[in-house]
Amino acid sequence: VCLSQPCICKQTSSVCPSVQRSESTPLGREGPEEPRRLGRAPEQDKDHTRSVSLLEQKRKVVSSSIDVPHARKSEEEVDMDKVTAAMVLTSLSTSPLVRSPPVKMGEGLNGSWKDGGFMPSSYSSSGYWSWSAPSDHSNPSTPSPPLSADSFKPFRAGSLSGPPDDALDEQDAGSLLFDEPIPRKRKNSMKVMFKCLWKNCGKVLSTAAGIQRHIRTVHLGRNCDSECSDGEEDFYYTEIKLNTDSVADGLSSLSPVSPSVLSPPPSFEHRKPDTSGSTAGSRNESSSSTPLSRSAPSTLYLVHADHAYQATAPVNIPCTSTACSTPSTHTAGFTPSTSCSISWQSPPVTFTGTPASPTHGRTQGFSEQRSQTITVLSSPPRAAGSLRKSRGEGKKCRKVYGMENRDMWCTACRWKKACQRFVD
DNA sequence: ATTGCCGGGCG
DNA sequence: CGCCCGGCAAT
Repeated sequence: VCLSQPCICKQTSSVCPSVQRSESTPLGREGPEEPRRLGRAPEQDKDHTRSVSLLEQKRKVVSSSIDVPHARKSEEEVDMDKVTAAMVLTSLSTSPLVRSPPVKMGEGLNGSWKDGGFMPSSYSSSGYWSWSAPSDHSNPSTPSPPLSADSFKPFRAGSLSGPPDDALDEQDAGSLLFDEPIPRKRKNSMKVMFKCLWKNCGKVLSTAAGIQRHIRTVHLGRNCDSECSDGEEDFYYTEIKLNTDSVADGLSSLSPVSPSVLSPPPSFEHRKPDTSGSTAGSRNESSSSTPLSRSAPSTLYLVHADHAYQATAPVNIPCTSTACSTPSTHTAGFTPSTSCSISWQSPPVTFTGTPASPTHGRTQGFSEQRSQTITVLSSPPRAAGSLRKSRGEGKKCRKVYGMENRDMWCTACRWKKACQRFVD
């Protein structure tokens, strides 16, 4: 349902580019996707044709991590000031995000992530994700699967580029922009919804206007209509996509990437489906960065540990419930439960770790610092080392990578020892 | 039939 | 030790 403010759309679109340009970062092949901001803006369709090339080009060159918050405001009253301010803020908060990963990597292992330098990209491109071969992909019970590709995409896309709208990627984006086989399928079977991020409210509405109103009245306690809002609602809801099919399809591509990228996918959990850059995006800076930054390092660890035959489990914070506790996450205190609540909808692609298993329990494996203490007593040290250890349930290297990619397994697995990468 | 991995063996 | 693998147990 498109809202009516053509003017806004226009305005934003014109503005964004400029911003992006300024912030350009060479991210070669990145962003398979558009950061689709709002679900609307059909009118753009038209000029796309002609502007496509331009955009495309721009996109490629400009990595822009900036997500310009299009003021979703529903009134034509948008103040340029506000918009500008928002953009500035956004860019400020966001940029570090994008930037940091590379840095980290650099110190850890240089060569490996070479190209792109941008984490996310490496990931996807590496195709590591193969969610295990063709065999099964989404086990409903498992937390992992569902939307891999899609959910994933939006996430990083959001941080990469800003303004383009759906219309854009509609057909070409994917294939055109990147050579990688990655995301290919998309759209279609996808439904955009708007989810309220307010603390304990998980309201999901199908229209932006609706959600805004909901937030405005229910949470912000404002009664007036959209006119008097200052757009703050935008920060409390996020756009989510529910897609029906598409599962880890793109991911399964698993092109044998050479050893360089060997570190599998440490944890990946993105709970954040949000696509909208501005909304959650900006303030998410902290939260979103978390996954990124975290993953990077963990990867490194993996590499090392791997060798040592004892890899520390990839830091995976099961979003299930714990994850939320990520310290950094709550920013101004209004951090809606982005992570958790949404997680299920947008399958937190917990590939690697998969450890996020619903069966909790494995949780403690690594996250001592969390608050888990409680549950502990019940099952402490299994009786003296007698039983065979019951057999971990999660997928281990073998299953994940398959026999054919044995070299990607953790050493322990290769030696037929207890897997250390995917510890239960 | 598969998988995870203990127990052992070999260099 | 690092590396493999027979073989058992849990799936």
